[in-house]
Amino acid sequence: MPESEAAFLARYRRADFLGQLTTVDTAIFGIVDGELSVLLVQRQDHPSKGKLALPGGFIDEALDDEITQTAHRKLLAKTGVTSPYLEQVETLGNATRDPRGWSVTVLFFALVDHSVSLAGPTFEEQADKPRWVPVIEALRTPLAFDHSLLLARSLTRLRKKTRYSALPLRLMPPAFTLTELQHVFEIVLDEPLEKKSFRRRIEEAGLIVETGNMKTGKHRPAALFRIGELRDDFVFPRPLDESRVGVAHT
Amino acid sequence: MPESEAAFLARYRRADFLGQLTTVDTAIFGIVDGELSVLLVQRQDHPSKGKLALPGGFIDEALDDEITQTAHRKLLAKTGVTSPYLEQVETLGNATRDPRGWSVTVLFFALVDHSVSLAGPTFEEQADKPRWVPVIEALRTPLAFDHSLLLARSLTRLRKKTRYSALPLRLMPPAFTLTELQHVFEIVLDEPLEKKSFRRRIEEAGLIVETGNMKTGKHRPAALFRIGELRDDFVFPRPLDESRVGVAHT
DNA sequence: CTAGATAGTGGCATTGTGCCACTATCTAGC
DNA sequence: GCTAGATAGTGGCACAATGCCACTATCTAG
Repeated sequence: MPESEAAFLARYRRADFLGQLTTVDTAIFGIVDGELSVLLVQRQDHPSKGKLALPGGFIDEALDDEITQTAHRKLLAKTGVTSPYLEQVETLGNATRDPRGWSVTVLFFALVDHSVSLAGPTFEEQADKPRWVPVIEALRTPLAFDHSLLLARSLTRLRKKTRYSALPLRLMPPAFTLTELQHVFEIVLDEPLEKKSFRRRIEEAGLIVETGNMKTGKHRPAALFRIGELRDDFVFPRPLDESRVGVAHT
Repeated sequence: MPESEAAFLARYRRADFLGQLTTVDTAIFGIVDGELSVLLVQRQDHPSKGKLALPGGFIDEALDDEITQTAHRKLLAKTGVTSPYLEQVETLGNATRDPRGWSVTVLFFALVDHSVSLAGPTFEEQADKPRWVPVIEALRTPLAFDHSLLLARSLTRLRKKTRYSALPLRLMPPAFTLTELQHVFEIVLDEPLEKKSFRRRIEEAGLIVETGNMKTGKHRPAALFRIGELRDDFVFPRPLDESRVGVAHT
């Protein structure tokens, strides 16, 4: 008589089966002083002790019901941000990325409004105090493990989606002008955009709402907007033109 | 004096750290008798014994250098296809998806030319003989674990990419007509496409090459094409129109 | 030779972005 | 008050790729 599933599970001893080391790492992006920046921590322990790394860590089965929760938990601990935009990028697993052996990491990226991050009450107590590093700089710094690759992949994803979605909205503070929003898109893409096209596109999409207030300063006041109803799966009907810089196409 | 990384690794005992059960599952799509179908296996062991499942399994650290290799290995064993199109979809991890405990699965999908699959020499010997199941049917069948969800996610990804890329080309046999190719796109999207627009789009993209041969039959002969140089990151300049069927947009 | 069927094309409409000049409205400084 | 300078915001046409649909082309069957 074949064994039932219940009987199978009763005699199943999990410790008999060694799984891979599985971590969650997150590239947290924000705009700091007009630069696209990423939050990095300095590793306090071996391996890669002392090197800068993307914040991350092991799944805690007691705390995390779901893998995205691991990312949220780590992110809250580092930044104090409770509900950022969080997106899974990809999973890398191989024999060489961690000297301790075959390991798997699930990579996420997060977009936060930098101005409200780092506000977590427990933040100052942390040993591996996170710092914002401009991505240009982070990309040429050798990071811990394969985190340089993870960062590059996250950035690629962010840039690609910025061409056809409104993702960078998640980097904005509660109120902003269209010019400021355009600047953020330009910072992310690292390329200038055309004003009229940009404004038309954003406004016709109905993603943002006028607050009624104006931002005043030395020049003509600008209308302030806030984010309206944002669907994660919103896409523009057409992507922004590829800039053909350095792209061969026979 | 602080410990060196070498010393740390020397005393590091991997078995002291239990990782999550990490599996790789693949939704293998092909066109069978004019229907989009997925290759499923019947589970031979607990848990979910007897249920249909996506082919997959544990990473074998001795065989797999890299996680994609696990997917390739499993796929080869089931179909005999050595170099299919294989794409990572996402990673799901939670406490409930496997009754044995917290588990993680890395989901891939593959596209194969059905006509050359199932040709593997070792295929007939396998106990969990794979079968092609039309996706419509597979979607309403309760699959093992959370594989119904995995299948749905894979299908969503395939359909979305079909709107702006030429992915379904990977489902085609070595030679095919434009009409046949259009049919495959229509089967994937489950919606009719306009002939002229489709042909113009495909031909101007330069993705396929005329073989010089014609497919003859009862009617006017049709030019036969083969796949040319296919870049995985090719995208059309604009996506196909969303069909607004059932889509509310205020 | 014709009907029927599928292959393949011509050509205009539609839509959203690119482009760029132009107008609008503020402050600072005289 | 007036003007220069700067940034905000718009008008309007060009352009490119897809949507649409009618039309032509070429085969087989009988």
